[in-house]
Amino acid sequence: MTTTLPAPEVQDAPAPAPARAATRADVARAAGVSTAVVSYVVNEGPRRVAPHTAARVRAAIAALAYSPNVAARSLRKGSSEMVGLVVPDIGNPYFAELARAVEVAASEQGLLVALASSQADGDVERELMAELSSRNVDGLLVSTVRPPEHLPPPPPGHRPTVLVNASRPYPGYAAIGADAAQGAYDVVDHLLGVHGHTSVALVIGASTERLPEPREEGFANAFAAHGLPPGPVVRTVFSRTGGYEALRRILSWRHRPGAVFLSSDEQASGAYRAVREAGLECPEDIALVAYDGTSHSEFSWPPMTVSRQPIAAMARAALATVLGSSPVGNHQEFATELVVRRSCGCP
Amino acid sequence: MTTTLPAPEVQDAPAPAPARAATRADVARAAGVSTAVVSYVVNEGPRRVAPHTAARVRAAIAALAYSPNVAARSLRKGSSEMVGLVVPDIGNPYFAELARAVEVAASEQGLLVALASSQADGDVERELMAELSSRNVDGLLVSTVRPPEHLPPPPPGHRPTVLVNASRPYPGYAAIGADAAQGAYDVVDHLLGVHGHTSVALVIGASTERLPEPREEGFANAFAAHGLPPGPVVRTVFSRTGGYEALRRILSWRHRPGAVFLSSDEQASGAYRAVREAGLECPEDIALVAYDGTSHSEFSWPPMTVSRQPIAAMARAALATVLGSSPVGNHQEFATELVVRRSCGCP
DNA sequence: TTGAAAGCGCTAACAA
DNA sequence: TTGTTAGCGCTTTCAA
Repeated sequence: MTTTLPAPEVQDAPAPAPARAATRADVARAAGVSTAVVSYVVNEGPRRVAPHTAARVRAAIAALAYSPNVAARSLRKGSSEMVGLVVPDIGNPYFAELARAVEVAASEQGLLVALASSQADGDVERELMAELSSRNVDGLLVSTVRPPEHLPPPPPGHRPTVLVNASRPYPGYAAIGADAAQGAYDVVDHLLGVHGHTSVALVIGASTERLPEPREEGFANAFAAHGLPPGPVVRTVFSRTGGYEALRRILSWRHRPGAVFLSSDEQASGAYRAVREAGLECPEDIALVAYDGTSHSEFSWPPMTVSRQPIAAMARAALATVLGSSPVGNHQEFATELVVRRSCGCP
Repeated sequence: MTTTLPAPEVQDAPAPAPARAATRADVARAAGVSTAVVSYVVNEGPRRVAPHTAARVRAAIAALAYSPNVAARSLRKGSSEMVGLVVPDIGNPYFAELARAVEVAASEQGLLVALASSQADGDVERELMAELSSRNVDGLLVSTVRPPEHLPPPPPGHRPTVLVNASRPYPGYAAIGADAAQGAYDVVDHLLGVHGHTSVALVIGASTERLPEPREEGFANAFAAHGLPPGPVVRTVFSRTGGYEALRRILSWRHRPGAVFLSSDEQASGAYRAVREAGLECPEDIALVAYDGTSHSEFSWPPMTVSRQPIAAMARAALATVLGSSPVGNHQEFATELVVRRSCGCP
């Protein structure tokens, strides 16, 4: 301990810092006004305050370093001024970028973001949603790991919820996502059409669902459009390691595909490493393209050709949707953008 | 308004769904007890309740789907069961990993994490700290962008705060960080001692401080230990682009250094790209090493030699410190680990 | 233009 | 073991 405690009973000593924060009553007293006036000044309404009075109040606020107690305001107004965000893993660059976008959009509205990771576990996700809801978040954004058939409709009393990163509709929920089928189609079509590949593998997560994943669908559609049989599909986890293992597998095949479509930036990161480790060059020996297109993909070598999700726009829309309590059961789909860089073979 | 108000005086009509959430008073009425008893049951204390009474209360809670109002509890108790985390940018892989570690540690204690990004702006950071504090977070973890001389002591009433990612003491604050000077020393010493480099450049952020940055200090010390004059220092922003620009600059020098020490993984990511783009190979043409060592560094090619921060351990310690209201003004320093991979020239 | 005061829902000290 | 009640700090209606 290098600091010394102030002597407790000495009244005339320079005032020791008060143990508690200044309240609106302290400010009112210091400014010689009522607490209502302080409120009017702080909130710039709902009543007008004479400029001179307002100045006095502001001076008192500054002098006391007063800052309103959000918990009290939240109780009084019945809103927590907070949105909840549930993602599978904040360490994944896609979700990190999503979190940043949500945070930026939220802070523009004076809202805080409560962040929770489901660890890609549906049960954890459910608990987290209930927990956040009971905290009266003004809105709940969830990137669910559960397929529609495993996501029960929101229980009564749940806060307004919107599913983000949802590439298809979820009955009973508002959902927002990129058009992943089209995104997958675009980037695979580029490989097939522009570069003349005939064999492209897909690396994607394990299928836990009845319906085909949209990226898988777009992948297959691109082949169909070119009159080709669909390429092989490798299922693995959505992680760097997953992408790494998948490529190791693919590179060991007798007939190695000319290109691979990675269904996420994170998998692509692992894939690059496996290719390099095998002493191969991208795109000369094998072309790599991906879905997501976070800033990560721009800094791999060679820079990665991707279908990019409009993360910022989707985050903004998600927030607007959940705060405006839009009709449930609809699905807002955002177009992806084909970003051609070098990993596909383009110069 | 689609709901109809209950007819006020009709006692026997089937109760229409209440327009508002049930409160503790509703539960008390339904169970025929006082609100205090409901509190005791909900919180399992601080007074004992007769089993039979408790059962009645629990039945009423279930029947009314009552869930406590967190804002009210938070106001009353001065605690929100939430910790605040302020980082410069959640999109940076280091902070994403830190956020994940904090979130994991917090959820083990039943705490939620409120996340806020300062955008590397000291004023925003200050506001965010005040905002989070006024929400009665139980603890505040801040990765400050301000040097000690620009970080005023916590104002009265501020919640317990600990600075994370702090590589030196901050007067008036508890601070936790890795021993960056030693980490920098280790990795530069490896370059100098094992690989026989004589010229190593440092890429680091702009210096806004009086004291030398610890990484810069460690960098210089390593040269001194080898009887060498310190290498050149390039100051840029802490971002991928910063690292990219810095390497472009370095590669244009007449006497190109044999190796570069990047002071963060993020800068290293940009650096790799600049090296590749120049048609150079790492480590043959120029060796690259970095500080931070997030999982990112493992998946670059070649895999990056780094001094790795023990992020999970530091996050856990930060939470323990802030919740235990440890003495201020101390500095917990964690050792980094030299992780030798390939970018330094090791096989 | 300003002030007084009634709660928002909850906890816990105090009383019974 | 249970009930009564005084606030926590704030917003806002109502009165002056």
